[in-house]
Amino acid sequence: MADIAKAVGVSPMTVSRAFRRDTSVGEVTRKKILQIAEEMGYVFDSTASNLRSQRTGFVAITIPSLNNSNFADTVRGLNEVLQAAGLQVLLGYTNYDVDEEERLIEQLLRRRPEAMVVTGGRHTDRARRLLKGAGIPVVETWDIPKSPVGYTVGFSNADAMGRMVDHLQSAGANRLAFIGGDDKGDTRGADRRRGFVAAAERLQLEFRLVSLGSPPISMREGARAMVEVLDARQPVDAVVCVSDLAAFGALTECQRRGVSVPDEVMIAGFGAYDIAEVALPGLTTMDAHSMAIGSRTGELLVALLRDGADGAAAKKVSQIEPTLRISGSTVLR
Amino acid sequence: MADIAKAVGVSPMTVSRAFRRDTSVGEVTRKKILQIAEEMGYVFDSTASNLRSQRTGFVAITIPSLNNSNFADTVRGLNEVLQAAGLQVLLGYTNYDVDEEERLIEQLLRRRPEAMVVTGGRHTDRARRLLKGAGIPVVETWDIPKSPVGYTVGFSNADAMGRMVDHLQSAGANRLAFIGGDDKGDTRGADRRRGFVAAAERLQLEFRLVSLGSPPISMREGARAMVEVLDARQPVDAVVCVSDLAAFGALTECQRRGVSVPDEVMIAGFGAYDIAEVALPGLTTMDAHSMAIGSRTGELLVALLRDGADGAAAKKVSQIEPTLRISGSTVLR
DNA sequence: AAACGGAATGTTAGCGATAAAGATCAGAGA
DNA sequence: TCTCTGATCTTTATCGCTAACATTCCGTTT
Repeated sequence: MADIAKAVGVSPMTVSRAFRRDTSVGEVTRKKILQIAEEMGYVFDSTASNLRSQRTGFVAITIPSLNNSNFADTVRGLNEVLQAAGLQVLLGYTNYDVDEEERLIEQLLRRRPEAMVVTGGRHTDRARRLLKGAGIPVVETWDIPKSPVGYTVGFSNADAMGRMVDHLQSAGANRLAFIGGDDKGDTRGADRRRGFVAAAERLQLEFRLVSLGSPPISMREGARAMVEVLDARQPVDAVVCVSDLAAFGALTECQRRGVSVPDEVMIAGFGAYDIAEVALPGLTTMDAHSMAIGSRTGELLVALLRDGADGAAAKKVSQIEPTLRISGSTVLR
Repeated sequence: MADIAKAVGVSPMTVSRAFRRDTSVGEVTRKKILQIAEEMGYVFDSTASNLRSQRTGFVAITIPSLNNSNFADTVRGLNEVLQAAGLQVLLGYTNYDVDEEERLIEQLLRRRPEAMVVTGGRHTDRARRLLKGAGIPVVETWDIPKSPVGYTVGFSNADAMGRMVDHLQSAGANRLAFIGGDDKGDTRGADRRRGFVAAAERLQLEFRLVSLGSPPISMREGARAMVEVLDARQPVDAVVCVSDLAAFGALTECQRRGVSVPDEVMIAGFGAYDIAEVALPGLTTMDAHSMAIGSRTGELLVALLRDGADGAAAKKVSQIEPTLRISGSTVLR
């Protein structure tokens, strides 16, 4: 900047101002500065700016997996809003592990993000302490935690799954199976299972649970779990899967065996992945509005960072109700 | 740090050293410093460290879309390697647009990343200039550009598609169709189409091209394009799609109409998405080893950043040959 | 006992930007 | 003519850490 200042004949401060939007620099001066800077091949150095201004323009987010298109959609929604507001997303990837999440949160906070987004409402004690002590807005997504750290953008996985069970019962299913991963790290999967069990007991339905290993669960594992369900002595009317990927795997296994869906067994998924719509029959699923979770979070953060915590946007809990998408896989012809 | 130094009774420099691996601090002193720091709720400030040490630990990457699981896999592979080496990925999302890429590259370079990864080999002139002038390792992925900016980790999309056409011919297909997006921003898609045309002409096969709008192309668009193919007067023996998503959409359309795959028409995709394996029949596809592209890039960068450009790892072009995965959709029973 | 060497710690001076406050100046109004 | 005002630009002093060099300390060697 000093070199440019010398070349243009102004002070470094003016050059600094020319590179920002909000500050007062004469139009002519600004143009000249930017032009000479470009000629000199100068690239603005954010690291220094970050330090002095105590603003980084970072928003950190931890998600369980990039592999899962639901979370990828959330990141996409978030990124779109934040990128437009000039903020840069810092992505961390916990692999469905709260200890890894803690490590990641610490690493990310060192970068001095202006806000922090985490997936889910379960964290280690130290992670909670770090988040609370950071003095920045914290948003928990994909969940409605009982004692939130800061803001919340999400929905109750248990309730959503309960609504799915209601639907299946009214569609005529009385004997159910739930296919899900083990719930070591995946709180959302565990919550869905919990919601399933609660609803099945409430409606006095027969049910069983099948576990298919640690998340992220794939189509292949869904197919494998379906083998177990179909081979079991007691038949089931409907299978509820923790995600559409598993559900599609289960559907494939039925087709392979000539088991008709939905006539012999209904299948429901979760997450409204593309595949739910395109499968034959279409998969009944719960659309969690993954991308909306991201963009809503982004909008909340942009408002918070602009107006501070007392702005109109400072609603602590923002619920995004999932939409039940009924399709061929649970509707008798 | 000054506060901690005072509390422990050492100089700030010693505290600084205690927070880094490679430096010499007495074991006892280090433990005490870290413990007191934790008690005081201190979180290391990378922004200052970055400025002074001129090292950020950032590696920036631009990808067309997070929506596409192939690129998401590349990011995942890259992130896994880099995260283990203590580096943080900065993700930017170009939306298949080279102008947006240029803007993004400039923004990202301001953060002073230690290396830059871009997708594809086509960039605006200014983007090339920025990349070359940054003085950091640059890796172009998912392509083998004719005049690379720096390092390359990828494959020839045209050649890979050529091999697919070879396979289809030997499987008995003589009249082909190619389903792809328009090639405004998606160079990879355009290269695949080019490879398709070249191979079809080389083998003297009849062929036609169907375009289904701007990328990213989805299952739905693949289905729509298949309508066009099936409704056309001239029948085709095989349809090659620019990606498995489009291919699966095409397959679904066939099933909807009762057109048998592969007996009446063969379908091939690209990218080895999960769905290719799980579809019925399985989709023949080209596995580009998306994740390996990411992890190979990561390993290259870790080696470069550790040993400098003259290390053994400094191979300029790293080719990752795609694997043809033949499945039921192109094999007559 | 003096000289030496290596590990542990301390001192000084920035990294490259910007917040905050002050200076300059042209044009408006008295 | 003189004061005043707002836009434009300058000066000064950091932001929080660490490179580079200096120093201390203690066990070894001669």
